[in-house]
Amino acid sequence: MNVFRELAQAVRAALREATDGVVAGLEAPAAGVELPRDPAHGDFATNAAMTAARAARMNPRVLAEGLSERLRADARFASVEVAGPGFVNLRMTPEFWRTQIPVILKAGAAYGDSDIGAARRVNVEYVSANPTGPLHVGHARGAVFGDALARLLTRAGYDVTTEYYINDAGAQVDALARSVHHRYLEALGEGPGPMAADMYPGEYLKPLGAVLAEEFGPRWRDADEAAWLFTFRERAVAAMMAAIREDLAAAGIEQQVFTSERALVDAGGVERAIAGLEQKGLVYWGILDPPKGKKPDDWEPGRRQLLFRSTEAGDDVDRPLKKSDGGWTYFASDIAYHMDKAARGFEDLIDVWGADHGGYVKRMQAAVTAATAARLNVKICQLVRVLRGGDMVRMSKRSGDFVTLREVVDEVGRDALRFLMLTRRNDAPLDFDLAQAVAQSRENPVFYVQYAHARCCSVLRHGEDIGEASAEDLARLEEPEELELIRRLAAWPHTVETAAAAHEPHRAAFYLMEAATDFHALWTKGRETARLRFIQDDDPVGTRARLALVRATAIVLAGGLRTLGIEPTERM
RNA sequence: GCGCCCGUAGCUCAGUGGAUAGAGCGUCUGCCUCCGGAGCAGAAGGUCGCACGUUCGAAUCGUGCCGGGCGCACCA
Repeated sequence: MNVFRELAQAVRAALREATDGVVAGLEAPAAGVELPRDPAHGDFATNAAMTAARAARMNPRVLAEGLSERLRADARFASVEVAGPGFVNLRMTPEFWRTQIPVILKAGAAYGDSDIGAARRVNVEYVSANPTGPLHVGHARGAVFGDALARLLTRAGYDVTTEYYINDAGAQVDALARSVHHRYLEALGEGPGPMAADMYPGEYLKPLGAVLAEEFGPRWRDADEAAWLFTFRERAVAAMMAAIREDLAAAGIEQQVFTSERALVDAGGVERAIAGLEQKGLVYWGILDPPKGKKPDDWEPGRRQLLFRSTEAGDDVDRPLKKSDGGWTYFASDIAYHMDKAARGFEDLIDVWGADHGGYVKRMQAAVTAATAARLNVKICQLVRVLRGGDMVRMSKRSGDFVTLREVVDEVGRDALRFLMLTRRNDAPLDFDLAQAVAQSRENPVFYVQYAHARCCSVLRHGEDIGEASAEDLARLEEPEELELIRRLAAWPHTVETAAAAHEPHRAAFYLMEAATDFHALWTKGRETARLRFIQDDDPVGTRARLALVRATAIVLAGGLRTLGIEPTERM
């Protein structure tokens, strides 16, 4: 139970009484308890009287008066005031705030855990980059976002599974196999000439080419592609996935399930999925209009093809399930994959995609809605621009020369990478400044928050032999700055709940910056004002109380950082 | 042309239908005998892209414009 829900409950009960039972609770959708921006409006405010006024057939101000009269009977409130058009502003007593300290200390690392997820089974699929090369910094964003979202949902009481979908069935992995064969020929000392346009030119395939040359010798030098393609593809995909998993691990990410598209296709999953859609009348043979934008060169007008009725669920046009060569489209196998996830018992599917897949959302949601009982939520991560001290770092995918996830981790560390990636909403573009990421100052948020935690630990080390604070000791916490910090700490469980519900881990990141600000402010005050110093040799009682506050701060900061997958460092 | 996303301080960005819209950077002014000053306090800086609408109340919801990004049979 967090303070927010405690108060919402109190308001709900008071509202029921004040309206003689006409309004049973916070029924109006916009009604609730909120944190006012202006501290003059109290610790909490509720608009319940305004939103319930209509249902109760009462004047909002009159209702607010009735509401506040009942709330005043509650000893937790220092003051209850009606303001403006019918707000009820609530101010808690210092005693109430102080009781939060033992709550935090007792919960420890579990402080902020919630049960709003009600153990619902959620599948979070992220990264899922093609296994054709190393992850770049754009993948890093989706990776960090997906991982942090999964951790957040777990904290909020969801039963979360993290997953990576391996796209190992399309033409791109054949091109990968050919690229590896090219490197293999090079390693044999052949001069295979320039790579074909559809090959992957990066240096990263050279080691694998050398390994295969060592292992097989010239056996596949002059052989038909058909003879070696399978082997080279298997080996290449395995090598790429191993490298990808290493890179993810370097960023602190380890997914639980890896699903192979090829395995799904080979097992007949696509046929079964499409047959299921057919039974529902969602598949038909038809003719598609040419795309409205630039017309493809090889457009064949009037060709009949197998289509999915995605327009029935809000897509713009119906989408092809089969290619002109008779093979399944990526969309078809993706439908099968999502049906597979639903069949595994997930009620909520969350996909984290890059910005270039934005046009794919509607059709996939249409398919999931039509074919499964699950809900699909797609989170699009916008592009990342890499800067160094404000200047763009050039990226060229063509030459295979781009900023990789590993390079960024090596340069700035995984904590900085993760935190900075989470200081923006996922649906807004992100500038990632390498210089900012390594700065040891206020402008680097990860440093700033970790520093606050390290400071807590430093103070606690100095006060190691000081005992636990009793409830009476805690009464010594009466300075406004101290109570302000407690208020902030008490808001953490609510932050977890709202961030998880909105699928917005960045809210947790911003919360941590605010909590760090409050702590740094109090710390500095102690340098200026003797009575605010945490440790005072001539005042063991006050010292115990203040160290309890510092310990609670450390718990919240550490718990918050861990929720984002970031190490709460104890020394810097 | 169509779809999705974004327009908030000089710059980079937060902002849960609520009251006087907030941080960081940059600019200016202050604060170290000290538990870590790698920090803190303060000042200046805004027609929340524009216009209608819904609402007791709109940066937030809806519609239409204007900017910018991404994507637009069969690739993945």
